[in-house]
Amino acid sequence: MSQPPSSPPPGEDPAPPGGDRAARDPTNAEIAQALDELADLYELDGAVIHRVIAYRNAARAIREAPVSVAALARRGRATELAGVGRTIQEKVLALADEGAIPALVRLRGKFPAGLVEITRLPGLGPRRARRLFDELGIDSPEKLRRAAQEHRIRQLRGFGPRAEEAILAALAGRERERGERRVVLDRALAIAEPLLEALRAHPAAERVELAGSARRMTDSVRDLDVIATAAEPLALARAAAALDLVESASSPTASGVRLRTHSGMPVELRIVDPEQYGNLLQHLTGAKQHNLALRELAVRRGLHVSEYGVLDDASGQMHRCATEAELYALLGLDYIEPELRENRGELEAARAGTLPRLIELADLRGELHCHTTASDGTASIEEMALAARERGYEYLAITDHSATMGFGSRVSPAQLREQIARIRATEIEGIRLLAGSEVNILPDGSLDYEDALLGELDWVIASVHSSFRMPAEAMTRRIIRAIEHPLVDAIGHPSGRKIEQRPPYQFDLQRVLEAAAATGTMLEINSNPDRRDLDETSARAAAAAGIPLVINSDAHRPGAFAVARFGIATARRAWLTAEQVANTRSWEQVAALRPRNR
DNA sequence: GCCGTTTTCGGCCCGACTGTTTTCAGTCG
Repeated sequence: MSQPPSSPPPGEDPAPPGGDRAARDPTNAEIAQALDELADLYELDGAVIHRVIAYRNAARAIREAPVSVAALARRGRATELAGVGRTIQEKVLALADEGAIPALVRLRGKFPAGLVEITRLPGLGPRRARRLFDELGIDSPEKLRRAAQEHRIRQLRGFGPRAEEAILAALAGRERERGERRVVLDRALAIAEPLLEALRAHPAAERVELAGSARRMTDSVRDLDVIATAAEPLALARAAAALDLVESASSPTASGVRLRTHSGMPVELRIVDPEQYGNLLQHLTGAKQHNLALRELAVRRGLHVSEYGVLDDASGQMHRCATEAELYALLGLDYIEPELRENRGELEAARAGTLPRLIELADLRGELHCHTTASDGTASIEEMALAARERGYEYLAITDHSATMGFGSRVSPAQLREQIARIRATEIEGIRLLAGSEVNILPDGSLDYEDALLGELDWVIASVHSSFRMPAEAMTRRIIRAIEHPLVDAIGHPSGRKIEQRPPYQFDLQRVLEAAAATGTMLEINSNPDRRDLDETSARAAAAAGIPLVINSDAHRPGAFAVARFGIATARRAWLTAEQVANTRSWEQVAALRPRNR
């Protein structure tokens, strides 16, 4: 998961120039990084594993928190985060006030940095790394390589020739993997969906479904999990291995096969008895943290959950579940949608019966962000309107770029007046066209058109398209100034992130949310699969602050309205209901929500 | 170190695999 927008990546200058905050608090990302490092070092130090896990859980909770955890800790309220207790709150305060956590300083002195790197190698964990350090003085990958080549490792009890081979292979693999990236979800689904279709078409196949992180609709994925039931399992596994899009495969068995597609995507196909389908589907859908918490919850009820079933201590009976709903019900939980399975409170809500009714694609009634040939789109107003109507939308805002956009994309004030006239003159039955603009937010926070011209538009979305690398304080003020402009209806792709490409701009999300909540300015969830911006944690915080969200495609061609599924996925991962998203309403209702009408 | 539908103390997921071992610890997903 990417860093929250309020947390600049380490290594970049985070100090606000002339900042009005005397001492800069550590960002959530910095705190989380320190706690993760502490967990690694405690693990090497031989601490009880549950203590290590506690630090990692706290690091995750802090990384995902929508507000400044340092500020929270100063008020003694960081312990309200699940997984943060008094001890870790004190460590957060030490980091904020003294600039360092004493235990971290001490452990850094005890274990060289290269040792942690060694624990990350596949096949080597903290216990084995520690023995290599204690008994052979190995504290870097380079020393490890030499020791393996000189056959010194096999002298250690518990290590043998195979261990040396594995270490050398792991060191080589580590260099290869540096270029290996996660695949953005739309590309992953473009591989998965034809694969699922091909498997479903096979005569031996009964049910075939996507599991794993792709089913949860995460921003990006590393691999694909597919689960199936089949009349003839071995036949289906063999057929899978023989598909055109498969480059290589393990030897197929009745329980499945591991594949690699020509695009390099690893795919695991698992074939299971129909009676256990729910168990395996749940198990493979994850996330890991969700499954872990689910099993802990089950143990408190005397139940043990595995991919094979639910074992009841009292009766000794193994319950098999054909569906996930049965499995959750057995544990006293409402069914949990895959997008929510991240251990972000969904288990507690499922137990209390308070899970939200998540927004669906069909709830969207209009689209409020698209481009035409007037700026950098590829289609006319009419072509975009027809495509939007085809999707069942009742209204469409045409929002081309503004005057300072790059060559070929800019729309001068005069051109915008012409464009408004064209939009007003275009009548297409069944869909209402709105004259809009995606106006640049200039570095000082002012907008790209005069207010008089903006006032002629039905819908104004303001976005940052330049000077991404401003210091956080300046960027925060820039965005807030745009939010406070009475003619700005929404902020487009508010964090500026590109998934697997670039981090968000540095800005203070909390202050931006406060400003939007105060003015009624809406925030966009941009559905472009490379953006999905706001991200799920920020969008959840925005909705909690009472800010209306808009889910937009930012389509530059008619076919691109289909990316709405990714914006919906992010909204669902943000726990959003249809009510919290403005464009699930009629245009009249959206118009009434605009800041200018408040 | 955290936490509470048996608990403020005593727990804290589950199973498969691997290499090295004659019964299992460590790692992984």
